[in-house]
Amino acid sequence: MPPPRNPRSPLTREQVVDTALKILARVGLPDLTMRAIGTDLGVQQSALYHHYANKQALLGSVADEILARGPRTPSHDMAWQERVRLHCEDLHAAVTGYPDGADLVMSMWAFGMGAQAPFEELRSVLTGAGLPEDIVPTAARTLLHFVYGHAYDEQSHAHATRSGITTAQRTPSDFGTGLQIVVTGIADQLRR
Amino acid sequence: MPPPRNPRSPLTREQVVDTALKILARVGLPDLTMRAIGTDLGVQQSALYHHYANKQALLGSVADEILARGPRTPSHDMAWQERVRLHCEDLHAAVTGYPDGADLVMSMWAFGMGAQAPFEELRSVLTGAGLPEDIVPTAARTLLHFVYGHAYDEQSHAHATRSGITTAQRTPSDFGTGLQIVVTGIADQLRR
DNA sequence: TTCACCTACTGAACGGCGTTCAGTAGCCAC
DNA sequence: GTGGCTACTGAACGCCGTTCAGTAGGTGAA
Repeated sequence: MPPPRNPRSPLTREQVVDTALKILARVGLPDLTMRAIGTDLGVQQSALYHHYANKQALLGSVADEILARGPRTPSHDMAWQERVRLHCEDLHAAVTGYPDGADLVMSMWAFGMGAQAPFEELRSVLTGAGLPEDIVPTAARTLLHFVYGHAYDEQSHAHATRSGITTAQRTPSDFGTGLQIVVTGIADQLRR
Repeated sequence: MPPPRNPRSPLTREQVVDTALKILARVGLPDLTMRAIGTDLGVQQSALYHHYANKQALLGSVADEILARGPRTPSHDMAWQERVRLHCEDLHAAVTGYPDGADLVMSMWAFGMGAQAPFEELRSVLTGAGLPEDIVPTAARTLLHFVYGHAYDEQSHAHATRSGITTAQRTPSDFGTGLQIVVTGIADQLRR
């Protein structure tokens, strides 16, 4: 159904990203195609290439938007461990809020096409905690690998059960325990 | 170039996986297509579907083979921390030994279509270390998320620089530091 | 008023992908 | 011999991201 798009005003990047997010929420990443986005916007797929160089660039913006819409718990006046934990929980909530969100955000971050914000924030918190500068980036990345890996696992598991593949059961509050392990490991680096 | 395949003896799964690994090493995951595998074997692509239900199942076997061919350092008579470290270093070496190896192995593991061995091994080591049973799977997964995430990052970074995208520089021995963080965090769980 | 120009978009194609399927060649058991 | 099974062929199907010549509509200078 081509929606009531006003042809007098041109398409914007915001509209494209908005629509892409809606489709992602509805059908998941494999079916988030350029044709689907175009159709939903009442536009030819080729029109999208006037706003984005390619699909990867578009997905980079989508990843950024997923992160921007995530919850942002204020974390002033807290121990750094608590601030890190809150950041990671927010991030986890943000990427699991959309189907295949972890896959999308992780790959865009790794490829350097967006989703840089969580890394910068964690870096800042860890630096403020007094962690030696040479291991701050490593610690931040380790946290992100855990958060993304865990979320990716969860969402793949959901996919797999949906398509009939049975895998091991997961304990529900697994995330907090794993996060605790990584945070403790970082704290130990602080004590030497 | 259709190679000297003997048509008198039928294709085996081993030959298919072998060829897939060779192609993966040469051109990477995006160009590891069913057509490429068939051509390299001197066979139609459709013939592969007599040995594997679909591409995903084939890639599951490829992931298993990548892990099986990885180095297997013996780890008797060692502290559990050292055994874990060795296991993770071997795993890291195995998946970074092929282009996009981390991507492939991680997704096959998450989807439950192969690559289960490293999890089982880590689970066994951690159980032997006396870690409470209810956090053993979580700890093992956290280790794997770190190893795969780190390797995936490295390899994506290689891709990105190859295609002209500039991202931040990485310190070389980053892996050991991150691994130390996670292992320390697990050790702390043991002390409570 | 005319006309050139630019932006945003159309519509059709291109090559490549995973997958399916009817047909067939070779072999083995009876 | 002949029926049936296994392994494979060859051709298609539908879908994907991407490209590109063409065009409608607005704007600004002459």
